[in-house]
Amino acid sequence: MARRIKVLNAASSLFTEAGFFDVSMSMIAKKAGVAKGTIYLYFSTKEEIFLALCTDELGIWLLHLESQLSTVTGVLENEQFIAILRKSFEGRDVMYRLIALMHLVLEKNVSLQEVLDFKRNLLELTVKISDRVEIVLPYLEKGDGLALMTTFHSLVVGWSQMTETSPIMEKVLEIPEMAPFKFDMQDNLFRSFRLVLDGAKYGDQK
Amino acid sequence: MARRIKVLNAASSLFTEAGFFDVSMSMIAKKAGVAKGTIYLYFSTKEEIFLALCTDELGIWLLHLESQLSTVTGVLENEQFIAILRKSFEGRDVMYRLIALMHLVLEKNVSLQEVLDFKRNLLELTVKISDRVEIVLPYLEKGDGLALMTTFHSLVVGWSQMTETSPIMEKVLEIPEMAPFKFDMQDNLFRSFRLVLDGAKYGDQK
Amino acid sequence: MARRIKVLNAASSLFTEAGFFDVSMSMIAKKAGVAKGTIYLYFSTKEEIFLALCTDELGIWLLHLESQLSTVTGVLENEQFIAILRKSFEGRDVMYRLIALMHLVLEKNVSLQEVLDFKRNLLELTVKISDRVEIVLPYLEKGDGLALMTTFHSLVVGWSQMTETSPIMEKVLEIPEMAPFKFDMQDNLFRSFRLVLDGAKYGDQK
Amino acid sequence: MARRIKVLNAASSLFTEAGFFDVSMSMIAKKAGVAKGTIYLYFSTKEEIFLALCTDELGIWLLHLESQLSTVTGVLENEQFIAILRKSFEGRDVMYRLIALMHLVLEKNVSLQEVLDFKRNLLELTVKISDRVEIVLPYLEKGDGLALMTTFHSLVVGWSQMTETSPIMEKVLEIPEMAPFKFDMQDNLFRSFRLVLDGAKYGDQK
DNA sequence: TATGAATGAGAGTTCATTCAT
DNA sequence: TATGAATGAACTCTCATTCAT
Repeated sequence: MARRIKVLNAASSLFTEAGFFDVSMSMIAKKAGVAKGTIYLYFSTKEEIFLALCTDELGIWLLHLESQLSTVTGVLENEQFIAILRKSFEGRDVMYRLIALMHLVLEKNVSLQEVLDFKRNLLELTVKISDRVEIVLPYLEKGDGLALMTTFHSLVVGWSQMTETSPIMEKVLEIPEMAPFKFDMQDNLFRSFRLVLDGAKYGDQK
Repeated sequence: MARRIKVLNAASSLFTEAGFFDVSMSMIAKKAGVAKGTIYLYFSTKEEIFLALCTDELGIWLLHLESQLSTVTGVLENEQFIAILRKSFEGRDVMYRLIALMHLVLEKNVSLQEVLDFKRNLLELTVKISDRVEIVLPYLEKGDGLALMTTFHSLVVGWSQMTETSPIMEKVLEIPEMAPFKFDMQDNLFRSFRLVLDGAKYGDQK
Repeated sequence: MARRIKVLNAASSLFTEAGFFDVSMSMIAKKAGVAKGTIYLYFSTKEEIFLALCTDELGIWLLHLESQLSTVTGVLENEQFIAILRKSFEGRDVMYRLIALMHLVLEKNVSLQEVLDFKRNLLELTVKISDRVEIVLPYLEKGDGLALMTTFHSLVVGWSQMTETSPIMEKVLEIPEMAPFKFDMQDNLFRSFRLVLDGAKYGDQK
Repeated sequence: MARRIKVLNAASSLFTEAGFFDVSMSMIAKKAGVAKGTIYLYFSTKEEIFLALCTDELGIWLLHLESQLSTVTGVLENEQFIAILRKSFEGRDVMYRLIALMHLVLEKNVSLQEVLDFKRNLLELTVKISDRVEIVLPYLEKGDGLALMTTFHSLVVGWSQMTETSPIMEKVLEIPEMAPFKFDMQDNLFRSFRLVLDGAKYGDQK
């Protein structure tokens, strides 16, 4: 397997398990089975590895979602739309974790060019999806699609952070008293999506 | 001014400007105008400082919100409820930034006891608010209040991350092409709140 | 109890348990039940506390030994002399530990005057004893008494170091293979004393 | 020269001059002409450096001594044995200083495994020597060789501590009154050895 | 006399990144 | 292309000592 891929795979599993700041280049190199210096042939900083992973994961997800929406003829009920969304999220645990960290990483030790490339790519994909969304959800007006997708994005960020677990949090959540903090990512995320969609459809907001 | 307060104030402005991981104890000491060792008389880790700030900021906000809701007689329209929320958020920029980092910090270098105390405090305040919310928004069923508050929390986390700025991001956002990423925290947050509320009120979800 | 004594007692037990470098002024203050600053009213450095303890412990021991030797009429067999020595060492565990550390401490952060006072005191006591020793051990020539006492001193230093235990060493010594390193302080010390005395008495050294 | 050797040489001269506790990793790095981080590529703690030095110095000495004893045919007078010992000690000033500190260092911040390896190595060498000693000194009974070597060891520890000098001690010893404390390491050490040997040979101890 | 909050230099250690091989 | 030894700045945290009260 190409070394670049090895590095990305190693980084992916480490970031997912241990976050961004607690993963060192040494760990990535070791897990990838390459030398530390080798990583720098493909990526110039740790942040760049992270962004590459985000680009991959988000790209794959958005492409998948778009392809699903593209097969739709006619319009969708909110329920149906959510079902498609839910399907597209299946098995995307890595993406959740990366998104939870993404905004923090984007602000440190990245060049303007890198951020720009990353954002441009993301924007392009999102716009495409948003256009499809505006078609299948007819109650949306022009431009509402992008706002909706962005709101969804913020919900993913929010819920993925709130449901991130660590050894210490797992212990805390075992205490009966803390049960109200035991959130299930998927349940909450899609319930929120649904509320937002219903709000957009039936709400009296101008 | 008491040293402890000086330290908290310094930490507050530094965390707000530069995040958690890029702020060092030395920086806090310098900004607070105290010796590095002095900080350790009051807080045993950087995380402890952060949690103390969160406890303060969230406490003040939730108490304020509750006191506002307590004056309500009868029930509220969603619009009115949002107005109260919006008011309670005014001038709470520090809280936004802290919340955006909170879940990441909670997972590193904190003792179970610290997390527990923090969460217990937060839970207590949240439950009180949720009860009031269920009263003033009559379409909510028993238990929906807490779920709603948690959804709001995840929106705050998500939007505060997405709108966090840094020198590099500010430059990126100056580029016309990037305009769609220029989110205003307040606008988006309250629009999302409103959608969720309207979804809860009018939605056909069971 | 006078504060000075409280401090010395606390320091004595801490140094005995944990050595010199791992004991902090805070620990001494806490154990003594006084404020940190109070210690500095009586001793100007940590080393001074240590030296005061050494002076006390060595003084008491040497005085006791001398008083025992003073009661002797006539001369002693080596066996008898050792018996008196052994008796004088009983219950002097604190002295062992302090002696093991003494020479290291004497070289750091002590003023010339302090060392001088300490040594002068020690010399005076040792000379007195040595004189008695030369009387009760008739095979000693003039001056051999002091040389003998000094040799004894070096044996006490050596054996007390070699038999000092710590949590890690205790674990090591539990391993059967390490049995040859399981020295008993008293046994070895007095066997060495005896060899030296017999060597001095019967040896063919000029 | 290999970095590891550079570090060991630097550490050796610093420990010899200034003891263990007053030598910092920064000092070692500076003296060795390498970066601080480089040291950690070869040694994971300061204690590990120290133990590596001890292992080297003691190993070389004991091997040398053993090789000398191995050339002996027949038995030795105490005088002859001491002469061989004296020769083996020549130029081993570093070893003296390290031994003086060894037991203190062995008790802090070392893993069980490290201590074990160190002791095992030392034991093996000592046992070999002890066997030879029992051959060349015919008045020794089975097992006395090891006891003798251990007594020698304690004398080395004791005398090396008592003759350790520091700037302050050198000043003290210049004062005429302090002349009785002006010990010469070699003189005293070998006189003590001789007394012990003579005691073992001629003594009436059972 | 007694306090203990405050100090600040310096400790050991880590790790992203470089570069000679 | 691949390596990994080397770097050194930066980190968190400690503690003997001071001094205003």
